[in-house]
Amino acid sequence: MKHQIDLEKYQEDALVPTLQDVARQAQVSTATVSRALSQPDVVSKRTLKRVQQAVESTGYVVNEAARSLRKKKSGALLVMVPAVSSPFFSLVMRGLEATATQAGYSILVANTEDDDFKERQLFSYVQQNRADGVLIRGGRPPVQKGEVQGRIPPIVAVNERIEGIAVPTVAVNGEDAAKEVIRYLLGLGHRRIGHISGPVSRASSATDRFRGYEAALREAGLTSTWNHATEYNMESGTLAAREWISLPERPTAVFCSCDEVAFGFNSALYRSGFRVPRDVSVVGFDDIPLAEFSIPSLTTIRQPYQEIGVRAVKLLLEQIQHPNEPLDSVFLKGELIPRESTRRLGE
Amino acid sequence: MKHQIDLEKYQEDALVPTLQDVARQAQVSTATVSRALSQPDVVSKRTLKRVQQAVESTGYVVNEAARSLRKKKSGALLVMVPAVSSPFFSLVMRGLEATATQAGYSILVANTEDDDFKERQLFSYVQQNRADGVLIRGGRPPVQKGEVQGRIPPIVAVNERIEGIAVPTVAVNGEDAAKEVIRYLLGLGHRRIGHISGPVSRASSATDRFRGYEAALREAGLTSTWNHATEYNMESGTLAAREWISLPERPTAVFCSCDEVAFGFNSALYRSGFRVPRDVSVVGFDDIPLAEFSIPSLTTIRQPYQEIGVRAVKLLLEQIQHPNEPLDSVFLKGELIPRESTRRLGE
DNA sequence: ATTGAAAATGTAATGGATTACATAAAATGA
DNA sequence: TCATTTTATGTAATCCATTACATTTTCAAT
Repeated sequence: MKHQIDLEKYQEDALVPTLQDVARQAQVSTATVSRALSQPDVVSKRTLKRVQQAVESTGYVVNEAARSLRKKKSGALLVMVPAVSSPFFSLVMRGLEATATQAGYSILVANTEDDDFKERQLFSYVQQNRADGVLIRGGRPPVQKGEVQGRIPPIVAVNERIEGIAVPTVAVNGEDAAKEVIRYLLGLGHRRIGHISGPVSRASSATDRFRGYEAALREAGLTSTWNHATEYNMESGTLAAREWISLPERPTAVFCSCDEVAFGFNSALYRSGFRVPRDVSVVGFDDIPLAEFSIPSLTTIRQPYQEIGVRAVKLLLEQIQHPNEPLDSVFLKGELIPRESTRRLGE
Repeated sequence: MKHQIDLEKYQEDALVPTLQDVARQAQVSTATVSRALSQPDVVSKRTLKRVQQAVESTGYVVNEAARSLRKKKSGALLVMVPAVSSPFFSLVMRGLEATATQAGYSILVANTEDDDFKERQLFSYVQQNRADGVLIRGGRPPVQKGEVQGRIPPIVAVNERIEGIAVPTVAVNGEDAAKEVIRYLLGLGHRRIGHISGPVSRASSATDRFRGYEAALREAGLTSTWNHATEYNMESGTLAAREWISLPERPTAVFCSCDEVAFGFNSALYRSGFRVPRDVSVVGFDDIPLAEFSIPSLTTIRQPYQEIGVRAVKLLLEQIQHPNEPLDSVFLKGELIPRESTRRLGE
């Protein structure tokens, strides 16, 4: 019934009620209506009630475009990711979305496709007053190169640090986590430990993990047996597997830069007749939900993705509210989750 | 250097250049500037050049809020998903994002958390002039119940049909795909075929797949051996596995409602000493990237996720441009990808 | 050179909410 | 009761781009 009416309205290009309409209905000024809605406490109870009734009866909802224009705030945050379909990042998104929504902000998503040009373009979202701040994953924001025209928007880097410019970051401490992995493998008796690293030249996370790997080995008086640098995906894992197979002295344990690489690695080994952890212990990074359900289940570092999202948004909102106070980065702790893909050497 | 300047500007709350500034600089009216930017062909080459130079020198970018207000178009599309972190949907997102961006639209993301209330709230995005249309996954939009106040926005349903209201849908034909799966299993000699279905009561995709499963069996003169209804996630797969194990006459093949369920199922079986496909053939649905790299690799239905995203956005944009012309739904074909998790019975 | 049509540009209203400032009403105090 | 705050409300400017309508310029045709 109601639905019917709405549909008709829609078809005749319904005149959406505005503040004016509410004001007329409630017999007060638009200023009063505006205040009644945004600061109810400065309005008398009597008029407040009148306004609320008028809002109700007109079906008024604020026009965000008008509000944005006037307040010079869009009420939106831009999320820039190389690939929205990354399993790990999509988990972080939940935290981002939930926190932003709770704070009354909406989330704009843009894929950078790892493309400098797009990244530059996307920053214009803020200049265009489409977004009040940017959450960026990936280490090459245009500001780094002084290429951004106009004002520099509030930014928070997620997962990856951004070098060369003071942008607060929210990420797991990858170096510490990597060390933990290596110490764990050492504790299992492994001495020849290899590492399939991520895109070290581009991603700080990959660098950090690599650094932690080397440092922990050094601590134990060892050095890297084998390192293979790749991308964060499964194909990379299979390529690395081929290389591992061809090694004269194969590492007995391999620390992968992320779970997907580990899956690709395991999968390729499996197809060549090798078994994990019988022939090699494998550790991932991220703990995406599948890690627990893969065969074998994957020993990995659990990243608190929800919290990463939450903290990143909070940091960004703080920055938006107080543009000139520099904020500290947040580095969270990753947790080692031992599962089936690793075993004590020789057992 | 430039960076320095920008920073200063920012700190003194830089006055962002407006159309007026460009007009002044180019010594033309704001109308001319506006036209030069949006319809370059109605402006003389001479003034066009002047305007372009002025834009360049002032660093002008359009204020989307002002534009939205005036045009009554936000230039954004809202994506409503139960869970942004769903591996499959995040793949669809790529197509959505790319197509929208190309058409000059941005993407707003909102999690519905499978929550009616939130869904209702989120529709207000359109009323608020934050979004021009909605891409929704999940079958219970408020319009269905006549609960939406105000105008009904352009909607396209993605992956799930919406019953009871004429909303164009973009999805794979789940019934056909399910039939293909069953025929394939029959062709491998299986006769006792079970199905782990999705949330049949809520998701049309689950219903369709279930229907196709039953229909194909009926075609072959068989009936369902075992059906277990669950959610689209891995935990559900493990629960189903327990049940499968306890069956007196276990199906020799199980068609899972999605890849994640299949992974959960396989994983639980593995831990109980069963082997896939030795003890049971397993088929998934979706073909998320991991399906190829799991152990065993998963026979599944490949959904053209990229295309789903592309088509959905195109359909939505058409709807936005021609609000009164009803559009047909698009049903794409899923493709069976045979892999290691299925085998000929008795081989 | 003159007229009419076409092309280019300008003027000013418009979209809808917010807010500085002004005024009115109510509350407080002497 | 009158003066003085305090509280509540109103007036009107403002945010910035778009566009209907008006005006001017250009050009072709006679």
